[in-house]
Parts: sequence; C-alpha cells; structure tokens
Amino acid sequence: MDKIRPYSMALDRLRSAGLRPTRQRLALAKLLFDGENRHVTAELLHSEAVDANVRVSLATVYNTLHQFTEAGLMREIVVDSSRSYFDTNIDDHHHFYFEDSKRLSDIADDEITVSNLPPTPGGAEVTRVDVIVRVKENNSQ
Amino acid sequence: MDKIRPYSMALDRLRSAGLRPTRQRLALAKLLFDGENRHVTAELLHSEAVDANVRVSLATVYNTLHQFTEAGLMREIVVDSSRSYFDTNIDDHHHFYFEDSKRLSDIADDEITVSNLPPTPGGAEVTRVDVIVRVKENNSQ
DNA sequence: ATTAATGCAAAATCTTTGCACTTTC
DNA sequence: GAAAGTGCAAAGATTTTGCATTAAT
Repeated sequence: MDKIRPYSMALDRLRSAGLRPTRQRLALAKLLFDGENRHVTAELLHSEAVDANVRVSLATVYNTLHQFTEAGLMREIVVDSSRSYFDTNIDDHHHFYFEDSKRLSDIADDEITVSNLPPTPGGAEVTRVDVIVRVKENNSQ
Repeated sequence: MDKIRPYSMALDRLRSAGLRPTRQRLALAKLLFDGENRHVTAELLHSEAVDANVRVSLATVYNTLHQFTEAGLMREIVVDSSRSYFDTNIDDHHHFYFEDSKRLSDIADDEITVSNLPPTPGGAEVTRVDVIVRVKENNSQ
C-alpha cells in the first residue's frame, strides 16, 4: 500500500488545481510530474507525448502549460527570447542555463545568496527574483 | 574644445568596433549612445529613427542591434520571451523589470550582492550572471 | 572597382486564436 | 445536455534571410 500510484497523483493534482482531468491533461501531468523535476519547452513536451502515443495537439500543449502555470503547478522561466521554458519546480530557486545545449538546471535557493537588494523604484512590489547563471561548456561543441 | 561632439563620438565608437560608419549605423548609434544609458527593443528604436527622419528598415535595425551586441557595444537582456531588449550599459549590472509597463531599469553591480554561487556543473565556464528583479506597480494600471 | 551594408518582401519561428467537434461532469 | 476542453488550420507577432540595389572604402 506504499506503492506510488502515479495516475491518481496526477489526478489529484489536477482536481485540487480546479482543472478537469481530461485524458490530455492527465497524460501531460504524468510526463511532467512523475519523477524528477523537469524543464520543458512546449515542443519537447509535445514530442514526448507523441512518442508516448498520446494524441494531443501542440496548441493544447501550450494551453495546458499555461493553465498549469496559472494554477501554480509550474512556473515559466525566461532565459532565451526565442522559446519558453516551463519548470515543474515551483519552490524558490534559480538556474544555470547552458547556452550551447539550451538546457536548464536548478540551483536551490540555499545554494546561492542574493542580498542587498536596493529598494524598488516607487515602492513597487517584488514579484520574483530570478538569478540566471549562464554557462558555456568549453569542451565539446 | 571641451564641448561634447556626439557625431564624432558615434563615429569613433563604430570605427573602433570595426564597423563601417554608414548613415544608418551612425544615426542609430546617436540615438543609442548620446545621453543616458538605455534599454530598447528593435521596434522602439526603429520608430525613434523614423520619428527622427532617418530612413532605415526594421530589418536593418535588428541587424544593427545584433552587430553592436557582437561588437561589445551593447548587450542583450532576456526578460520577456516575446521580445528582445538591448542595453547600452555594458558594465556588470542587473535589472528591475516592470512587468506592467514592460520596462527595464538598471541595478548597479554594487547595489546588489550575489554570493555563494555553487560550482558550475562539469566545470562549465560562467558567461554571465543575470539577476532580474521582477516587479509590479500595484498602484495604477 | 571592391567590398560591405541596406531595403524589401518573403520566409521562418514560436505562440495564440476561432470555431466546430468531443469529452467531462 | 450543459459546460469545458480539444484539434486543426489559420492568424499573429517577432525575428531572420535572400537577393538586387546602394553606399563606403
């Protein structure tokens, strides 16, 4: 009884986010939330779905990623102006961005220190602080 | 003889970057580098050029911004996946991003402290560390 | 004259939309 | 069966490209 039950995990997650558990959403949630945290583009997730024999259109993948993000199940990371990344890790954290392979990896919040933030102009409210460490693999490629 | 000579400033800047000082590049350099540091999109710079009666196409503005960036005269800031921003400030620094007005403002390097950076995976070389403080004006708009 | 830059329109991305069809509740 | 979600193709938006023309050295 202590076995992981991924299907119902995804189901519960959708239910508590107020999203109808349709076949497409369940399949995408399974790809996204079963296992480790991940960083995906719409294109990547769509091709994974197709590979897994899930019939879903790219437009629906876009919609779904935005719905998951709005529902607080994921967040969007902006590192490359030509494509959007979505992260299943919604805890406070930061990123390495590998410019060659165009991949992301997490930096936990306690692995980095940002201090001395100046006051925001006009007392604007801080939505989020993103630290992006851009790196380049200087070996291959 | 201590007067500012913006035209030749732009000229010298282009010359030392190895870029031919064409009419379009000179005009754009003038818009960009005369005065305070600025953050521009291609669209914005193009419309400023048109307003200033400079005949230049949007494609050339894109090309020019990229050439200036490659030459180290500017740098690109990624904060919004739907548009590219270019910054005339090439010193180490960070940014506030106003999500409502879609505008940027600089945070000088010494106004913020990033410490305890973890080692890069595989010893990859750090290209740049970007801190983006996303803010929302909670008054108007 | 040679070489580089420009303009234009067309193509290439990536992302969103409109609407008929399908699925969930 | 009412309401919400999906697919598809088409439209949008931003950025890039190809090539003939123009300008800089």
